[in-house]
Amino acid sequence: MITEVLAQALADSFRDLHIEIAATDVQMERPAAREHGDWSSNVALVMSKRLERNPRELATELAKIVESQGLNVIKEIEVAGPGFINFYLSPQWLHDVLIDVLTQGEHNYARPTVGDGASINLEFVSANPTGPLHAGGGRWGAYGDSLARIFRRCGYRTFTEYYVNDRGIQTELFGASLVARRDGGELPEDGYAGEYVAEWAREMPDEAEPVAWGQERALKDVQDSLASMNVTFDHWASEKALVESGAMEEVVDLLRDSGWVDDRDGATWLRTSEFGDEKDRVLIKSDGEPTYFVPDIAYHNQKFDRGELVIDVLGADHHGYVPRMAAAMKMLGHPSDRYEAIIGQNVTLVRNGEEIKLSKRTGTMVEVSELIEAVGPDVARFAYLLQSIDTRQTIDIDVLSSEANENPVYYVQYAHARIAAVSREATNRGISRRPVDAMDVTVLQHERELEILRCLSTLPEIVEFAARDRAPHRVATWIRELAAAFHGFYHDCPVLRSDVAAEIQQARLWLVETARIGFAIGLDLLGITAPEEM
RNA sequence: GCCCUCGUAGCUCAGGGGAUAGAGCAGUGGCCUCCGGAGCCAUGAGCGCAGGUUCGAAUCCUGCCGAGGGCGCCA
Repeated sequence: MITEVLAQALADSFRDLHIEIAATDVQMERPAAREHGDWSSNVALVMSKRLERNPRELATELAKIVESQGLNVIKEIEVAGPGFINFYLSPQWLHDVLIDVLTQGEHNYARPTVGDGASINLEFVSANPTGPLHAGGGRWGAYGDSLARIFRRCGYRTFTEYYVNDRGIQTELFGASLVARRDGGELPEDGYAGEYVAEWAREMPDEAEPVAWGQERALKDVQDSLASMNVTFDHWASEKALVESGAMEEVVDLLRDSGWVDDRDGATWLRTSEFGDEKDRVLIKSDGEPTYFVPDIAYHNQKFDRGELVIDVLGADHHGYVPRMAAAMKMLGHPSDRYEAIIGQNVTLVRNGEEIKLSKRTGTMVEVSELIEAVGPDVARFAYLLQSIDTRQTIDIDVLSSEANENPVYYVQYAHARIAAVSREATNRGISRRPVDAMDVTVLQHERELEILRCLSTLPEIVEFAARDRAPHRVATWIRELAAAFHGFYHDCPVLRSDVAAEIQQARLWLVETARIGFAIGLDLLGITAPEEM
């Protein structure tokens, strides 16, 4: 990596000043403005205080020494602003990027090793099987699935799960609601009122056991919806199976052994407040029934068998639940850095310019399946993934549908389709790529050509940061930049036109191939298709 | 009242303590003589407010204002 070369050069020049500094402590950054060079270091600013030196003077001295080292990638060094050292490089470093991308290929380029085989258990969506998945739930699906792809690319062994709450009060209420709709009876208090309940009730066979049938019907619906947006799971964990296995009793015993369980007021409590929770939580109610918290603890405890790091993706409406679960995990002996909850902000659904409040009473909702039907999985996923999980998202199904053609995902996919079109046209014209080592990369000097390589050079760190920050939207943002770079290139730099010199044509064909690799990697991480034509 | 997240261009959003804060959409004006115009180029406008830390703050800290969410022996 070029940054390592430059950082080392700076570290070496410190040595000339009899100051020891590790190359890894020298920060290299891309200047925001192109006029400030290809790479820049703030090391003089950072060190000036410790050395009690004027930062500009220090920078000037360092620059002079680096210059005398005579690295041939460096075209020019300048000291700018308060003491930045700016490097202007020959395009050679970008030519190296091209070779890197081609030799490593789609499979190996931008495959950071930070995961190093560590395992992650990632749970997301886990909506109750009491109805179709609403469009808000789609956000967790897109996010979790993409995050899993990013983790895997970074070398984490990743296991994804959906926790199915297929027992308990909610499923019973749902079953009762189905019966009420079928028989024309009154809906139970807090029952499910959505239109789908009546629809499904008509489907329900007379001999079916309503609770089990309803729960299966809903789960099937959720699974189909997620599959239609290309979201799959390694494991659908059944709460019912968990409870029937005796896991609740086991985990309560474990907690009792840990000494954090109290019996008071006729109930059984877990002293979670001693681990940062606001208050203690009831495990077993005074009527003898366990709260929902118990199977949840048992489930989370078991997930540690399927991953060293257990991550939950939760909606903001569940964030208050995190401290108690974190407390329980600590009590069960799982170190606090092994359990992580990612809190995503909720989705606001809008239709006809009006916010749709999810309501059990009125039963209004926008279903994921409806969204996918209207705009397709790629538009939906890109819309979900373009935005940071920390910000509230508004999904306006009308806007998404009507503006589908201007959707940013097409901008990206169109670039990929153009690449495929170049290949097809090359075949038509009888033009083929000669071996990489027969190519003269140095003919790539056009700013549009270099911009593609500059963009590709950032992909490895983009992937790594996306994993570290649990932020798939970084990949989405990046791939738009690559698309912009490619469209610009495509506009200004003909590849197959007859007036293009043979060696330039060869180099551009290979450049197009690197862009294809970039799109393939990025789109795969987002779980979006890479079309050959549109 | 306490806790969590967020407040950036007319709208939807990016922005790992760095220099002149960027995209898309919407607006305006340009660009099809051979690879796909779902494209390219140009153009206007912005960090909620007030302090603090720092050589340097949209970014970190505090307070205020605003938005959403959470504070059950519900799930």
